[in-house]
Order: sequence, then structure tokens, then C-alpha cells
Amino acid sequence: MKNLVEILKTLADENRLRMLMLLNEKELCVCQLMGITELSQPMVSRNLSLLYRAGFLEERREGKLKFYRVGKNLSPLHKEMLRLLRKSISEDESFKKDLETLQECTEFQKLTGRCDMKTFKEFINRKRQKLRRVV
Amino acid sequence: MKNLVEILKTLADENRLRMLMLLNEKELCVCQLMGITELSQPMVSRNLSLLYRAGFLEERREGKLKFYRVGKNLSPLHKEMLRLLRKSISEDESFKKDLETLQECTEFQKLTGRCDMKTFKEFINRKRQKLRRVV
DNA sequence: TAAACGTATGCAAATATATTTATATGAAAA
DNA sequence: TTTTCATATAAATATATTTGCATACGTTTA
Repeated sequence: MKNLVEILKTLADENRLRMLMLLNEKELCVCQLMGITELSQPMVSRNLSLLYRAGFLEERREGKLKFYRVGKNLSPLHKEMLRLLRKSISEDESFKKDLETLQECTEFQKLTGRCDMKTFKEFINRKRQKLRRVV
Repeated sequence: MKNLVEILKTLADENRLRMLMLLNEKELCVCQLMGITELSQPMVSRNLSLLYRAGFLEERREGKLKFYRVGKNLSPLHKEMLRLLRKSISEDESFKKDLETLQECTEFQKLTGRCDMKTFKEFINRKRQKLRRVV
């Protein structure tokens, strides 16, 4: 029961839910997640660590970067929970926005050929400027 | 997403989880739940209200008593969540204890023919004395 | 090896949540 | 209609969580 409560606590946070859903789409590193979510680096890092400890993620270092993804061998509980969340969130507007941003972010990365904090801060700035133009 | 987070927050508490699992077995009133969980009356009442607002429960008044039960027409999300929780908690020791206590409590109630706070406080006291004897 | 950079973490302030205590409400019995 | 009892809620307090900031750590590059 204790363990289940821990898992539910971990999921009961909008930022972590966003991040988990993004990682459910594809493997991402910390700075990519910063670019997509516009959360601070410590925030991203801390929430990743909580999701990891709750049993949802695997991590992998590649040079300076650290990549996270949804674990390949999740427990049945984790797997079903993820499926349920994914299903019930799929029509959600802000979730769809995150998915779009994930796409844009991936393209921007390909375009620049870079994966670092500067690049994704640049990405965020451009996005904000576009928004301003529209408003 | 906001709504989903609210549901998860509601579930991410040991006392509420216990209560929900008990109500998943059968309809119960506030004082019965006090007897089984040994939580204070305001605690039981408050957590019931949270579970109710999160969409898991129905309520029904019968004289002074107020009965709660798992809703008959839960949303697919609520239904699946409940099934998943139930499944993953079924082997849990403290959950099994709660089920036993639910049985004992029901029997005690039949025996006394009463359903009020005094009766269930008496039930708790007896239980504690039995425990002391064993220890 | 020192500097630079991505990531993690300790600490403190801010915020939110849980719990207790006191009190209110609504129904039944006296 | 006053009292009693079950339940709900408000106010106060205790406890936990989130977040920002500074800093540490691990890796790469100069």
C-alpha cells in the first residue's frame, strides 16, 4: 500500500505527468525537456529523479547529456497505470500542445544539429516571440 | 489534465485509499468507517468528501446516518482506476487486515443490532484489548 | 589540469496538505 | 421545542511538498 501511495503521489503533479507523457513518446535528455516544458533545470532534474525512483524511468548517460526514457521492463502496475493515464489524457488540450512542442523542438534540434541548453533556450525564446506576434 | 491530477491527488493518500477500498467492498456509513479505520470523525468525513468530489462515491442519507458507496455509474477512467488499484493492492497485508476488520465490524454490528458511534468505539476498544492480550 | 557545460542536490522560503479542535448543521427522540 | 446524536465544516496548527537559488558533481574540451 505504501508503495502504491508513493507511485500515486509521484503521478499527482502536473509537471511530472507532462514529463512522463513526453517520455512516453520518446527518449529525451534533461535539456530537451527544459525546452519543451519551459521548466527550470533543477525542476526538470528533480522531477525526473522522482519519476525514476517511482519506477517509471530508465536513465542513460551519453557524454555530458543524460537521457531518460520509460523503462523497458515496467511492472504490470506501472505498465497499466501508464496506459490508463495515456488514454485518459489523450484528448487533453495542454497535452496536445506539449506533443506539438515536442515535434517543433525535435525539428529545431535537427535543424541546428545541436543538443544543449543554449539551443533549447533559443527555442523557447523563438516560441515566445511567435506567440507575441499572434497576440 | 488538471482533472486527472485532482483524481490522482485524491488517491495519493493512504487513508483515502483504505476508505475507497473498503467502500469498494460494500456501502458503509461514517461511523462504520470510523470503527474500521480508527480515524477521527472529521478525518473520515473530510476524506469521504474528497473522494466524493473526485467522482468516486455516491451518498445516501438514512435518518441520522449517512451512507457512502462507490458510484454505480463511474466514468471509464474512474472504473479502470479502481480496478487497477484493487488489483495491485489485493496482496497487500494492511489491506487484508482492513478487510478482516470490516468482517469483524459487520458481525459486531449484527450482534449488537446497533449502528452508532458508541457501538463502533466499543468495537475499537475490544479490538485493542484483544491485541494487548496477545502481546 | 583548468575551464566550460550539462546535470544533480542541499538548503531555505513559499506553498500546499493533513490533522486536530471547536463548532455548526440536520435529523430524530424526548 | 429542547436535547441528543451523526455528520459536516471552519479555524488553527502541524506536517509535507514544491520551488528557487546556490553549489556540487561528472564529463568533455581547451
